[in-house]
Amino acid sequence: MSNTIIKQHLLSSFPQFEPALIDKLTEEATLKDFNAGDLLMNTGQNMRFTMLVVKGLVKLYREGADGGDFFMYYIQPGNACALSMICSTKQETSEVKAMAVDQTTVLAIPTSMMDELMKSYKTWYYFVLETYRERFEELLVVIDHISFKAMDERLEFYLEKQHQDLGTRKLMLTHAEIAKDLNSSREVISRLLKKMEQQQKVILHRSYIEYLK
Amino acid sequence: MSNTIIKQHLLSSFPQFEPALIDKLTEEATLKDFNAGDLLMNTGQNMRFTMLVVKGLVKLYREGADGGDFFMYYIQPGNACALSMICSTKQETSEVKAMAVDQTTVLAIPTSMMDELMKSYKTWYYFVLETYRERFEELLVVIDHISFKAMDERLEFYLEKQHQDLGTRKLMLTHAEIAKDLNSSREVISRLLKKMEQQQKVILHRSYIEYLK
DNA sequence: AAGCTTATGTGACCTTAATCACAAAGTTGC
DNA sequence: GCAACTTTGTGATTAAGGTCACATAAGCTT
Repeated sequence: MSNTIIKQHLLSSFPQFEPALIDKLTEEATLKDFNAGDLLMNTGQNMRFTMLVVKGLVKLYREGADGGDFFMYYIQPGNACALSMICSTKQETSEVKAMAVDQTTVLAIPTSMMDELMKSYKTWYYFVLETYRERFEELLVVIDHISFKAMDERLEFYLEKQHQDLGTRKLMLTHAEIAKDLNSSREVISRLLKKMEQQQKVILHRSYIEYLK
Repeated sequence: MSNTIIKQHLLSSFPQFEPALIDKLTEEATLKDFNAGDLLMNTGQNMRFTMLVVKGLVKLYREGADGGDFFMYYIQPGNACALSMICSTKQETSEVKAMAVDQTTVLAIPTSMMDELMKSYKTWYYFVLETYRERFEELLVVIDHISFKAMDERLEFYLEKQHQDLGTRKLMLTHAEIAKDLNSSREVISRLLKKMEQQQKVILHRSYIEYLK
């Protein structure tokens, strides 16, 4: 039955959770599946669940008022969307977009449980604080890059991060996609990639990039 | 004696705190005073205290690796530095700079108390979460601006924010200071301000700007 | 293989903003 | 009032990156 599966997910993705918390969450969480490209969360949407990612990969974007959107970070299995916890506590809406990259499974925990979980389970409390801290730091790094770095450096950092987060040197990205993530334009990215290829940092193929470091 | 003063500060700046929490903090907190220009926190520094601002104004900067620094937001009385809470829980160092704008008074609460406060005092718990949430949102807005807006719009937003946060239309800022905060250059800011003056949005004086909206 | 679609390469041009080089005011100290 | 300093104004130049207009090229489809 479904509970066994949930418990299994919790044990493997969140091994730091105390047994009582695992049991509690097993009871309260519901499984949700998303296909690649599905939105877990969208601009202006009210959060009623805190999402724990147990399988797949989620990409987080900041929505620009003018339509463009800006890639911030990935959420891996074993992590939660900080925003789904932050916003939920105040029933506020967020201005971010969370999109599944691969087929993704999350555990949805009703917002209404947050207080009780925080109070009763030390490992949950640490998890929430740590999630905030990490995401906060991540945003600070994003700010660094946009305000202090030129596009060539940002592109290199972006590819390095893709490599780290996806665990492969074969990055399945088109130039247009990268441009979108970095809020730049396709031509600029193409030219910079060519330069990187000349410096033997990448090998360019159609629809993917071999990242050499 | 000092405790009476601390309690007074807590009551007036943090009226939402429950009485037991006020008493607890009155015992544990120590007063610290800073003069305009003093650093409350600096890059790479280990946080041993959570700082609650009770008087004055604190300016938070992100430090660029290359030396420049970038204004993020103000911390008003009644608020805490989210980073001093986040970093402290993990004993990590931060890469931000907090500078007193005016003469500023803060209550310093030892990091070691955080867990107990979170567990025992509901109003503290809400305060911490709300602080995180607000700062997170603030960073998202910062990201928006740097990545989606041109300098003229960012300047207008900056002046509006100064007006809001400082509660006056007479903004005591030189063009060079503004340029530094926005990570731009003095000449660019001067030219943009001139344009704004022509549009009757500001009146320029020496060493200050009259903000007309 | 012909034709379509998607991805990439590239030159020309334009805009924004950074930088340099001064000039001109306004302020302060003496 | 006269230096010395701070702040602001302004033109000229440059560089980064965005935009436009195509040309190729690589995969699919049939």
